[in-house]
Formats: sequence, C-alpha cells, structure tokens
Amino acid sequence: MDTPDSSKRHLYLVDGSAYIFRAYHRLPPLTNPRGVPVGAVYGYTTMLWKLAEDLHKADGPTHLAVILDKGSTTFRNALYDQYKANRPPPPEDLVPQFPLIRDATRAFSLACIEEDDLEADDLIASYAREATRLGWDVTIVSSDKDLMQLVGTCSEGGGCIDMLDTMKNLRIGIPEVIEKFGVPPELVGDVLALMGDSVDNVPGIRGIGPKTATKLIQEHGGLENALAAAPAMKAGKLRESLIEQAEMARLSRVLVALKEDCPLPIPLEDFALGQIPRDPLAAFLEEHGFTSLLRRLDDGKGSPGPKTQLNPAKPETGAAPAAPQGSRQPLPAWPTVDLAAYQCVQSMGELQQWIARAFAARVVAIDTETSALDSMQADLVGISMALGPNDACYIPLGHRGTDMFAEMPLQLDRAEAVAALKPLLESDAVLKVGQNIKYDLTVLARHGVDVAPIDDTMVMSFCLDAGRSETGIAGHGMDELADRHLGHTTMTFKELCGTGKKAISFAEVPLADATRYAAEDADVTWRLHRLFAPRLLEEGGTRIYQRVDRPLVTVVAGMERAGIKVDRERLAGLSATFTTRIAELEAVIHEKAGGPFTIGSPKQLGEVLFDRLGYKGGKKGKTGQYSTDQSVLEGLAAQGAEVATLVLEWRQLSKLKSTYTEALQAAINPQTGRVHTSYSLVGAQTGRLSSNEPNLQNIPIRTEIGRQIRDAFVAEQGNVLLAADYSQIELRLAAHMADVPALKEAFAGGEDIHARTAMEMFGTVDRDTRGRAKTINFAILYGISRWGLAGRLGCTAEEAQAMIDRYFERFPGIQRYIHDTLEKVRECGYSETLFGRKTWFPRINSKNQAERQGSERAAINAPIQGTSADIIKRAMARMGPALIEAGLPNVRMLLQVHDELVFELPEGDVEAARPVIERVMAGAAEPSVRLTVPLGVEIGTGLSWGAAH
DNA sequence: GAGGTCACG
DNA sequence: GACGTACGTGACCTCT
Repeated sequence: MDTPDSSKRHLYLVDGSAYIFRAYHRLPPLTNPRGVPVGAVYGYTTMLWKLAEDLHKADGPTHLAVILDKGSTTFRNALYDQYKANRPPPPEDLVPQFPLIRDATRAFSLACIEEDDLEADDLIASYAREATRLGWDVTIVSSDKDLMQLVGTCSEGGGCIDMLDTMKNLRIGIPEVIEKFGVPPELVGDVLALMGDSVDNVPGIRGIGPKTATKLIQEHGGLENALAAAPAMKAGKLRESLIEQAEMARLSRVLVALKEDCPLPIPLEDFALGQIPRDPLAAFLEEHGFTSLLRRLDDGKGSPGPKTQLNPAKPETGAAPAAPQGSRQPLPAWPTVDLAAYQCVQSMGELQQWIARAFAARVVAIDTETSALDSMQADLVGISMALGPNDACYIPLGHRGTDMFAEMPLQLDRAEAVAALKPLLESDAVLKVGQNIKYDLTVLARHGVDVAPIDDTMVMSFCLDAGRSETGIAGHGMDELADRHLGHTTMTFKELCGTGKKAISFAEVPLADATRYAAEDADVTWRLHRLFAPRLLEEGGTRIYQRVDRPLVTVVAGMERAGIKVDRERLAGLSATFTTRIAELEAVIHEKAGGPFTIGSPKQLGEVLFDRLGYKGGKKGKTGQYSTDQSVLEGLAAQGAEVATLVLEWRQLSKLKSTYTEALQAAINPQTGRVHTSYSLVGAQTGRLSSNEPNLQNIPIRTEIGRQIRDAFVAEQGNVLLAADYSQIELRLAAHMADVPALKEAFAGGEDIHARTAMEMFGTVDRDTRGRAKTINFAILYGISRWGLAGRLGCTAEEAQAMIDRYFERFPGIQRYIHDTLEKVRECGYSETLFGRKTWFPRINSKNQAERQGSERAAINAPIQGTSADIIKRAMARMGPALIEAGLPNVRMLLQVHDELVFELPEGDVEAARPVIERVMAGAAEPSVRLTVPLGVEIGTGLSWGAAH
C-alpha cells in the first residue's frame, strides 16, 4: 500500500445482484464460444476489473466482498406475503448467467457472500455498520435507492459510508442523497415508506408518490410525525389516505428498513485483498471468450493497469505443466507429504478456526470417512479438510472405542459439527474439492448438507487422461494418482483396517491413525487439484469438464440417492419359477450326459459335450479349453444335440436368477425400500457412464423371459415411470460426423434406417436384407474387419469385403471419416468427440498387430460413442432446471442407460413432462454443436419399466 | 485373480 | 503366415 496511513481500512461491498440486472439491460446480448449468453457476466467482469484497478490507489479498497441475493423469499415475506410478489421473472437469457456471476467472482479470488432468508441489502448494511464501528471506511458499489439510507453515517469509530455507481462512475455521498430525496439519508426510509415501491411491491400509501412523500417528510421531519399530523390537515384525499392507510405506511417502513444486525458469515478481516492469482482468472476469461480482457491480463505494459495487482506470476505452488505421454512429470515444489503435520480436531474452537480459514482460502479439499463402502448406507465417521500442502485436519465424529472395554475417543458431537460445517460446505464462495466427491455428496446429503460448488479430481483426471497409459487403462483412483502425479505412496485402507474377516470398521481405527489416513487423502486431493486445474486449461479439457462432467456429478448423485422401486414379491416369484425349471433341466441334462457334472463349469461342460458325447465342432482356445459359448451351443443344437438346447435354457435361467431376481432383492436398501445403483463417471474410456452394485444398465429386455425382470421395476403409488430413448443416436451421429448424404437424408425423412441401408446395398428390402444391413451398420460403428463381418453374416471374408466396399461406395464419407480419425489418433495419440472429449490410444502405433488393430477399431468407435455420451450427459445436466422451470418439481430422473433416461413422476404430470423431456433431450447438442441430423426421442410411460417401453 | 459366459447399449 | 476376428461395460460362476 502506498497510502500515507497504511492502517486505514477501506471496505468495498459490491451489490452483485443489482449490478447484474443493470448490466443485462445496458449491454448487448453477447454469447460465449459455447453459445451461452454472457452479456451481463461480461459487464460484471469488467466492473470487478475496474475495482481491481483501484486497488493501489490511495483511497482504493483494502478489503472487498461481493454480496448476492440467494433465495427468492426472505424474512420480509413473513411480514408481508406480497413483498416482491409483482417481480416479473428474470429474462430467459439472464437466468443462466446468475451462476456465472459466482464463477466470475471466484475467478478474481474475491469473497462472495449470500445467505438464506436475507437480502443482499441486509448483509451489506450489517457489514457496513460493523466496519464503520471499527473505524473503517466503506464504499457500497451499487446505486440501489434503499441502500442510500446508509450513506454518510459516521459512528464514534470514525468510519464513513459512501456509494459508488460504477456504471455512471458516480460517487454518492450525503449531498447526492439529499439531491435525490430532498432529505438526509436517515430520513430516506420514511420517504420510501410513504411512496412505496411498485417493483418490490412495498405498498406505501396509494396516491402518494416521490414528490408528496418528500414534501411530507420535509415538513414534518419524519413518518410518525406526518401520520400524527394527518387529522389536522385540510380535508381531502391526502388526509384521508394518510389516516386510512397509516398501518400500510408503518408496514412499509419496516419493509424498507435494512436489517443491520445480521450475523456476519465471514469475518471482515477475511475480505483482505491480496494479489489476485492470474490462472483462475485467465481460465475464466478464456472460457467465456473475453479475449480483450485476457489480452490486457497478459499485456504487462498497460499502466496503471491491473497488471501490477493482477499479478501474472505462476501460482505460488508452481503447478507442473502437462507431461509428455509416458514420462513422469517433474514433481511440484511442494513439501513432501508429512503425516505428522495433520491436526486432529476435537473441540468446537479448533473446528471454527478451520472453518474460518477455509472461508478465507476459498478452496478446500474434503473427504468423508464412513463405516462402509455403500454411500447410501454408510455412517459418517469423520471428515477431513485440506487447505494446502500438509495443511490438513481430520474431524473424528463417529469413532468407537477400539474394543468394547476401551473408552470412547474424544470427539465432537456429530450433529453439532455438521451444523457448523454446513455454511462452509454450502457456501457459493468456497469451492469444495473431492476425489470422487459424488460419494461425499451422498453421505453429506443424508445429513442435510447440499455441498456446492464442487470440483472432483477423479473426474478431472478422467477428462485429461482417459485411456492414457503405456500398459493399459489409466486408473483414476487416489492411490494411483498420488503415485503418478505426486510421486507419493499413500497409506492404504487395507493397512489401516485389514482385509477379510479380520477387517475392522473405520470407526474402530484409533484417532491418531485415522487422522494420518484421512487428512492425507484431503492433502493429496488438494495437491492433485492444483495440478489438474491448469492442465485442463492448457490441454483443452476445460470445456468438457466444466460444461459436461462437473455439472453431472451432482446430478448423478441425486439420481443415485433417488433410487428406483422394485417389486420384491414379483422377483421372488420369478426366482421360484426359475429354480423349479433349473432343477428339471439339471436332471435331464445329467441323464443325457450319462452322469452328473457341474453344468456351470465351461471346462466340464466342454469335456462332456465333445469328449464324452463326441459332438463335432469343438474348438479349443489358447487355454486349451473347449469353447461352449452361446454360438457354439446353438451350432450343436442345429445339429440335433438336444442337450445343447437344454444347457442354453439352463444357462439363461441361471443367469437371470443369480444376477437379477436374487441379486436385486438383496440390493433393496432397508431404509428407503428402493434400489440405489452407483454410477461411475470414469468407468468407460469413451465417456459413457457405467453402473454398478447393482448394474442397472444391463437389466434384460431382449428376450420375453428376461423382460419380466423389467416389469419388477415399478413406480410408487400414484406415480408412473417414463422412459425416454434416443433412437439410433450413434448411427445418426455417424451420419453427421462422416457427412453421409444418403444417411442424413434418411434420418431427416424419418425413414427406417436399416431398410434404407438394405435398399442402398442390395436394391431390395425384406427381412433378410434388412437384418444384414443392420449388422453392417453396426459393424461400421465398431470398426469393421472383413473377418468379423464374415463371421456375423455367415459368409466368406471375400463376400464380406465386397459388402464393405459397396457400403463405402453407397455411403461416401464413411471411409474418409475412418481414415481421418485414424490419422489423427496416430498423430496426436487421442481421438475427440464433437464436444472435445479426448480418449487416448497409447497402443495405436503398436508393433503388435492384434494390439494395434484393436486400438484402431476402438478409435473409430470412440468419437461416436463418446459424442452420444456427451449429448445425453448434457441433457441430464439441463433436465432438472428445465423441469423446475416448467413447474414440474416432482419429476425425478432415476436411471440412465446410455441412450435412455428413466423418470418417475406423478401420473398427473405426464402430459406436461413429456414435451419438456423431449425438448431437452432432442436439443442437448445445441448450442455447442449444430447437428445436421435430427435427434429422435421416443417416450413411453407405464406402471413398470417394462410397460414404459 | 483369471477366464468364461452373458446381460445391456 | 500367424495373430484373432465388432465397440463399450459389470456380475456371476468355477477353478487355480
């Protein structure tokens, strides 16, 4: 600071919500590179920029916070239910900009505050009062007339309050307030109470406007005096109104009064301005295409520009740049992980200190420790937090004694600690970082905490490095990431809790060990986040991470938590039927085989079929074992081997019973009575989700007998299930991406695409040619080989090759797509979806032909499968807000099955929900990508999942 | 833990 | 000429 009196504090309080409305109306409707409207965000960003430029001026801010309105109702609605009821909804293209305001604030590393039940004005008033009490000067960045009540007030402390209208570049002091209202600031509230406010729906007194209100207050010196003087006034409308509506005026006075004693969620000192780190700001400016600001950021010559304060120095942690594939990147200059440095938090005082420090840090890595792996059932045992390298703590909450005689460990009351952490975990001003934070979201949601905003290092790793590994599939687990990126070997859960029968619950781990383990996880997560955030920007992963995968984390957590109801009795009934039939089959198979054997053992079955019974066609694989899979058994059955037919039926029923009818009953959550799958966001290299424990993405549908299992997935009483499918989405995307006129035309015309293919290929459409065409269409999507196609179609490789040639000829574009895709992957090492998701293929140039060809097929498929995954993920991220906006808060999204979404909704909502869901799904590529084929969506409803198809 | 099989898109 | 023979998953079973 170059101010003479360097101890003088000057607090700027930015009225963010008010600003954004004004900026919206004053600025042209800009959109960012993704087509998202950002005009108001741009205005807001330039305003913050201007304020940042004032940093080093003599009377510039030393402290700054942005205050936002949070909810739509506040305590004032309890006083007067019509308060602000007349407000029109914000313009459609402004709505998506609200959350970006927070992003912008965070990008400047500024504090951002919003509280339920309070308006921004109240928080501003409370902070302003507190600051002046301490002798600070305060500038309120706003032009809101309500806030003018605060201007000029000097307390004993000596601090003064003024306002700054950045748009008009106007300082508002006492003279300006008097000019506007005709009265000094302390009487502004009385004037406002008389005149009312039509926008906020403050009633005031009908017939009294600003002029009369000012005159009355000037004459009588205050509202109560004016009301008291009314009976003595000369008869007329004014006198009558004042008498009749005196109570309305008094209510209005309360409504316009600012609440100056709100609890302050963040201490004033934490608003201290320091250097503004460059990287997050640059990332934000780039993401939204604010290129002129970005240039100014990097242009050191602009003086007196923000350069000196918006210091472009590398982040203090020295994040390492991306490493070339395969080589270890240089390790960041951080102190090595020191398990002894972590604090075990055992008092509320210590906890409060950590919370305050986390607010100040604005980024906190968190990790929850629980008693089990299932986030829907696990009990919360503790929470760890990290604010920097080795700056981490563990808060034990649910530990037991190490044995039944041991004393209970000293720890905070769980409910009390969670309540203390809740404002931090829910604060928009603080980014919560987790490794697989979806798990923590679910656990904490069950304790009433909705964690936001979030980052997930596992998902970040996936967006950077999907498929990227010399030896195979790159994992994104914490231990692996710590080793790969930090050169650090983490404590393993096994070391701590053991395995198998001797395993103990985390709740039984002694606090000292638990602290080392849990805090280390948070510490490592914090470090990984510091590495990944700049890499995403440099390597082009920001778009897919910020726009698709990050928003999805919270959405998917919600779906998992919702679960789906299954009809236990129905499953049990099916199980019993299957059991009986399986026993019958077993007896007959053993009889035909000439003795008992384990039918479920492919090895024994092969020997029975090909050695003992002497059937032909036995093929041994590389393990020296006969193959007995479906196609082999079907071949035997065609030769008249009845036992093969019986084994096929046995296999089908055994599969259905063990994997579905039995396992699903066991998967019903005893608390919710529903089945909660867990989705992995990093499970499939192409960007698809995967589902596990239980897998709800492979519930039978293709056979009649399997389909009965789908009928056991049901809606709650009074509700129905709605299933919405993209039809032929991958073929449509192939038509678009390879630019195939005939296919695009067929999709545009709503034709049967396989029939069209049959016509092009064979000149005629019947069952047979359509079926063959369908096979070929899929073969194309999966990276064709003549051998594979020949096997599927039952023809020779030469005939298959002829068909491939014909396909390329009829559908020009396909061959070029395959060629270009492979070219790019060979060159860059990765493929990309239309939305920029990368999948790495480290073995694309392998000397091993099988390996190489396998990579080539996967590389041809990945952009198509991945783009499809991006599209449905975008639809999922938008679905919740779209349904809320449509007034359908009771429609719940439950499942995703790659090209299908399943919802549960009140029967009465079906007709309203159908078009909303259809629109969101069909339009999910836009505005990022303009497809040249329509996306078809088919919707069905029913009391069960089976019936909804 | 690996291999085989089969449920799904 | 061998290699293996369509992309992406997860669960269950048997056997080592």
